[in-house]
Amino acid sequence: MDATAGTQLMPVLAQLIRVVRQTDAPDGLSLVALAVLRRLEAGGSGRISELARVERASQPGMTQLVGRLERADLVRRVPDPHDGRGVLVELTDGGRAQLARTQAGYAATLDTLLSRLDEDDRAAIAAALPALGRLVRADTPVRSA
Amino acid sequence: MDATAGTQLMPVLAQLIRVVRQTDAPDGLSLVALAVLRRLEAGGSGRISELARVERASQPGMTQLVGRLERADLVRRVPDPHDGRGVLVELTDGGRAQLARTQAGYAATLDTLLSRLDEDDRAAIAAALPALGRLVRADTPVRSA
DNA sequence: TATTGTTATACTCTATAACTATA
DNA sequence: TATAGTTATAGAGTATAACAATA
Repeated sequence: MDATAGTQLMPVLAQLIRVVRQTDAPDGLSLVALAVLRRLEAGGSGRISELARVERASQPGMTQLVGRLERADLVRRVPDPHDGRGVLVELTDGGRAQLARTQAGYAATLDTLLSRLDEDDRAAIAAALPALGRLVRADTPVRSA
Repeated sequence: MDATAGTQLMPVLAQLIRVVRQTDAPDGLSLVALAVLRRLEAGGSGRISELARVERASQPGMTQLVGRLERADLVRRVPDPHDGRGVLVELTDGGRAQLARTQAGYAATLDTLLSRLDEDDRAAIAAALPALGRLVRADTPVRSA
């Protein structure tokens, strides 16, 4: 029955993501960009290589993403005091504000969708949220199949 | 408390999508491509303009996507017998097979993640699946905020 | 004249390969 | 020699604008 759960879950996830992203603010933040900003907000700062690894992006890809975010004044680069090769990426105030706006927009869309469900459905989803959070965090490298 | 639900849900969705997509088969199907194939499997065939509307893509974008899928022998174009301007897009056998493979891969990844949760969490997610399905289908144009 | 679809073009995002600088 | 990051380059994906064909 677990196979059924995974099979059912994927299309729902994909559809929800597309609905939310295309419905709401065209603020130009990709999912990865959003994740990086969220991680910087939670963790204070991060190395390029660490961000690349955690977000499953290539190192050049992360360099480029950080470059775009920096050009938009959402993050800044500071030299790593402990390693002359390294760079620490920090959230700017503008980045923090943008992150809040974007998350609020997405949340509003989801809440609109949720408001169209009946009380039982909303309760079921609310009850599953902690488990879904843990599902995401159960994210050590998956090599299925 | 609904605001909290939406706020909690979005990061989970984004992270899950990225984990699943980057963990598994690099088969080159975008989320939209996957959704189109799934829709064609369910619905038999579809017009370009209809697919574009339903998947919230531009019409040229859908033309291009169908072009890529056609080049990969996953779909074929046939003239609409009732409208000389129209094109019907149909799934090929190869497309059906590819869709099955891709969905199985995603499902396997999700099932691997699910298997790491305890029984209560799995039950909570399973219980929320029907509601999540309806959440997606509650997808008439959302203009939140 | 409106609708369906395509072509032309441009931009974002991300990857691999090659390179520089520091450890 | 290995690691951190960047630059160069290429390809996928998608958008808007302009166009062709049919209704």
